[in-house]
Amino acid sequence: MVKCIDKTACRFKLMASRDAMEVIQGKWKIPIIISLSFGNKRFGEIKKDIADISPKILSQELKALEMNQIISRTLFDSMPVTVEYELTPLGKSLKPLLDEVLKWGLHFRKQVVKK
Amino acid sequence: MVKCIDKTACRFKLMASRDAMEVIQGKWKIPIIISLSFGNKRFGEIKKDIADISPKILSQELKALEMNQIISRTLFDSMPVTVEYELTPLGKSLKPLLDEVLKWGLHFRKQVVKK
DNA sequence: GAAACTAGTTACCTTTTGGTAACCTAATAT
DNA sequence: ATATTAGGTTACCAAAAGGTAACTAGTTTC
Repeated sequence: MVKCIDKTACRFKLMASRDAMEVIQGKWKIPIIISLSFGNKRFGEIKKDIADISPKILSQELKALEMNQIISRTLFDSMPVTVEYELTPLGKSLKPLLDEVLKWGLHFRKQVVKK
Repeated sequence: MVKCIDKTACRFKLMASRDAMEVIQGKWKIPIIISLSFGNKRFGEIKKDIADISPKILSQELKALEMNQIISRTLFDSMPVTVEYELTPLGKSLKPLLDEVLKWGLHFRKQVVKK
C-alpha cells in the first residue's frame, strides 16, 4: 500500500519540492518577486511597492534571493549611489509556479475563505 | 514606474498568493499531501511514509490540513479504532500547483544546487 | 497480569522568523 | 550648519515553528 515515498526516486522529488519551497517561502519573497516582475527596481522603490515591509527584512530577503540566483544586484555610482535589483532568467522562470499559486489561491478563496 | 502592487486589484492577488502559501507552507504539508495522493492512509501509514516526522507534528499538520478542507478524517470503530485520512476534491485540486513546485525545484537543482 | 497495537497528547525546550526603533555613511542642497 | 536622499545596519524583542521524550486510552493477544 505504501507507494513512492521513501524510495530513492521519490526522495529526490521530495527534496526538489523542498528546495523550491525554501526559495519562495516566507511572508515577503513572493511580493518582492512580483514587484520585480514589473521591471527593475531600486531598494526604495520595492519598499514603496510593498507598503509595510521594513528595511531590515527587505535587505535580508533581497540577500537570500540573490544568493539563490533569483535576482541580481547592480550598484551605480551615481550620487547618491543607487542600487538596482533585477530578476535573473532563473527568477523569471518562476512565473508558471507563481501563476499556479495565484490561481489556486483564488480557487481556495472562492471555496473556503468566501470573503 | 511603480505598477500593480498596492492597487486594489493587485492587493487581492497578493492576498490569494499568501492564502495558497499558508496552506502548503512548512516542512511537512507537501510530503503529507503527496503521501495521501497515493491513496487513503491511516495515521500510522503516513508516519511510516514520512520517516522522520514525529507524531506530535503529524497530528498538528493533519489538523491544519483538515481545517483548510484539504483532507478529511474518517474514524472507523474497528478494534482497535482506526482513522483514515483522504484528500478532498480541494486537496486533489492542488496537483497542478504541486507539479509546478516539483518541476521548478528540479530546474533549480540543475542550475544552482548542482548535487 | 504483561505486552502490543492504534492514534494520538503533554510538557518542555530550541531555533527560526518577523518586527521596531534607532542609527550609519557619503554627498548634495538650503 | 542642518536637512535630505539613498541604501542600508544594529541591537533588541516577540511570536511561530519545529523537535524530543514520555505518557495516555481502549482493546486484544500471550
